[in-house]
Amino acid sequence: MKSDFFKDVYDVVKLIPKGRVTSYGAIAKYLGIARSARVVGWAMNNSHLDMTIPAHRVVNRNGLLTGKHHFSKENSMINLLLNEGVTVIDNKVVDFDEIFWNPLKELEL
DNA sequence: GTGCTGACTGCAG
DNA sequence: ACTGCAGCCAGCA
Repeated sequence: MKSDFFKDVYDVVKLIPKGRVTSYGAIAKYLGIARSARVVGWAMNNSHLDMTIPAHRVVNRNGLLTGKHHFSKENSMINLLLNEGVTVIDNKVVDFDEIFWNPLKELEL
């Protein structure tokens, strides 16, 4: 039995529009655990239980694909992002600020 | 039950 | 500007 908080993370991540990316901190803050962004990443680690979760759209606040290493292939995360129109160079999201999807702003608005 | 680690972030030096 | 430390929550040894 997973914590409800995990489900919330999955739900928010699933709501991330195609071609957009968000950060762990943004999700954490949206859930009310801004200081616990690591837990969000932990939830993503368990996201493999739910293939519907686009974890590749979740990056750190620098736009760096820190979690790419946890994917089957390190190129998978990048490939998925590139497939969605997200330019990724050197494991980093280009124009991260422009394609950044803020749940606090999008969902709360 | 206690302790460490982890896909992070923010503040301090 | 870059590096280092502390904090938060959950899972595993």
